[in-house]
Amino acid sequence: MIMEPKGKKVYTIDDIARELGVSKTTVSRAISGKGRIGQTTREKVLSFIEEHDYRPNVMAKGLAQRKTFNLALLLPKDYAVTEFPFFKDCMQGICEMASSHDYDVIISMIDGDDLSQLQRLEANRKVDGMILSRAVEHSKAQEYLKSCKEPFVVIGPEEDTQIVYVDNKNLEASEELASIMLMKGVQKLALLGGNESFSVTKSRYQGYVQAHEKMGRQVHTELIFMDCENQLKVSGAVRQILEAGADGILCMDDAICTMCIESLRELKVQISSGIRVASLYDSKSLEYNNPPITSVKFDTVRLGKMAAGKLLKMLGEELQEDMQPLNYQVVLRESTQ
Amino acid sequence: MIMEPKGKKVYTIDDIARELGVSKTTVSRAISGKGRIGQTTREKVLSFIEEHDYRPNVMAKGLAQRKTFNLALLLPKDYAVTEFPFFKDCMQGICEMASSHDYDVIISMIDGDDLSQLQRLEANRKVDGMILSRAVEHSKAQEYLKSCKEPFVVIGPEEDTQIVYVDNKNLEASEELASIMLMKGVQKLALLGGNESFSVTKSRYQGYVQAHEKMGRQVHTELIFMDCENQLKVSGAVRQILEAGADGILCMDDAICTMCIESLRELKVQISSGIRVASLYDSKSLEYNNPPITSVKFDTVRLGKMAAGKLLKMLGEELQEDMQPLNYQVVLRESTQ
DNA sequence: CTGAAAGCGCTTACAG
DNA sequence: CTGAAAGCGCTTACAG
Repeated sequence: MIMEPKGKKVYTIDDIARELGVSKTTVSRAISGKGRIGQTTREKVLSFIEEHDYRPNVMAKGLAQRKTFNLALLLPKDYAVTEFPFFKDCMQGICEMASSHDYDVIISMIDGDDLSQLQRLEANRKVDGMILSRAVEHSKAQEYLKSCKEPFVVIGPEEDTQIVYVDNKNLEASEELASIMLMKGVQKLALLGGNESFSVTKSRYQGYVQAHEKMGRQVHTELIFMDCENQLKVSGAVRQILEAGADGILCMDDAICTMCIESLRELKVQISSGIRVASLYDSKSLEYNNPPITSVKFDTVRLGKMAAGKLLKMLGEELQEDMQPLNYQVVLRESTQ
Repeated sequence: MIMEPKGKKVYTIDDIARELGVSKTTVSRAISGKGRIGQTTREKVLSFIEEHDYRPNVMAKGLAQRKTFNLALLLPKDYAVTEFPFFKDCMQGICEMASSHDYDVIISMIDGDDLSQLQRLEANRKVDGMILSRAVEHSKAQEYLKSCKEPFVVIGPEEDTQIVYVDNKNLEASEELASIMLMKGVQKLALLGGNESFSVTKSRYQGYVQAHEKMGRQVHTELIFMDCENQLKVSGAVRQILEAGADGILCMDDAICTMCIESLRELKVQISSGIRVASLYDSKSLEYNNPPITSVKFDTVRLGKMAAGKLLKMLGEELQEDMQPLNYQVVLRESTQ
């Protein structure tokens, strides 16, 4: 436990220069490592700093360099409970990457297409770049950031080639999982989809379709239900799915899947023996469900890290770790046997 | 949609002074409202600013005033899925209050008793104060902040009178809900509790006990189960509760309650007719459950606002809205009839 | 290799 | 009521 003695002096670069009998230019150089400086001088400065626990004032440094060493994370104000795990993991990854480069993360909760918070953030110039955490089609926020020439990266798929983005391999994962189900003998595979305005929904939908196409199978459009936002909708969909004689259900995320399981339970349909079920996003509840549900695992913490990493790179930072492409993992469990 | 013309000049206070033929002192005064200044001069400056959309550089202002206009929100890195709604709402309240005073919120995810992130934040001096979002007994983080003389407020109950905190009325709410159940005729009221190291758990536990004491009823210690962190534990507890002949269950939060409902369903025990159930934290799933579950509603967004408000006050800001005490609301639903 | 000086964009005693 | 000047704590050409 580190205790700061009560009246401890907060050193400035001036103090150090004075005490060491050098100029503050020299001190600055010793710290930043930029510019030529003698070995001995550098060590003298560095050891003084170490000993007196000097930490440069980041705000002052920022003013001089016209930087803030802050990133903004833009969170949708209205995100649903079911999206928490995703945002939380993203946030963690972003924070880790940022702080390993001595950046901090400012959060801003933005409300749909209301740009006021964004404008405030932009006007205050307290961040060097921003991360938009939910890709939405035709997003006003994105337009705005572009028009401000603010460096930013989007989390989610992005068609605009001028925009930097990171994304889980949603399409591929969806296609793979759907293919597996079809190969395992599912004849009529239903789809329970999420909010249609989210880009991720589109990707997963496409994966489902492509799996059918590549295997020369017909897509049963009457088995596709989008915007499954509550139990009522899901129950209705499940009922129709069963009536239509489907023998498999692909759920776009764990929340939808949880509701789907609940419906099946009410209707007394056994998972696996009665109908096969899989989810495109893994969570504890699916793993521990009885029977355990087949699903796709994404590494969202790493997704967040990559987002922050790309942004830092745009800001001219050197990344220590070079970034491997993102991947996913299909976890086969009892529900699709 | 506000478009910034591409090569738009970013004005500084110097530019304005020059263009208007006044000193920058005057411009500064017109903006801040501090110091004497002529009506006409002020208006001239203000309208120029308005017209050219000048926004002062917050970093520079901060350096001069030795402030940062940032608050830190300390989030536990390991928080559980079940705590999301709470943290999310807190965060929203904090962000709203902060931004209405032109402060920003920096997040830092801290890992149990590991102080490294906290030390970094402290050393970088990029925040004026901090909000600790989960009260834990004997928290190292709290000790550390105290020793640094960093202004901070804790969300959760706090016995140390030197520490500023905000808290939902957990004890009172718990007592009231337990009392209601007892008054409605519950003879043996079981308790499913959360993580014992969290302060909130302690408060709710006390409420349960006090309800019994004030009504001259005996506390059945064999009906109390703490640390109900997963379905397995809850199912075990519920079985014992039923065997012991309890006719009511008070769940400390909505996640525990959800697991409790699941157990009861498995055991084919009807809620309300078979056993009464209530929860100390409301969420959509409880409201829409069949039967709907009696629970306590807290206004967590406002809790967050109050936390930020108290901190801002400590930092010398004038709060626009004066803060009403927090309250809660018992929502009686079918599960306790 | 090292330093004096100007500058980042503000605020704030102090003087008038 | 207004302004010149110093200062916040750094960085960075420029000169030596």
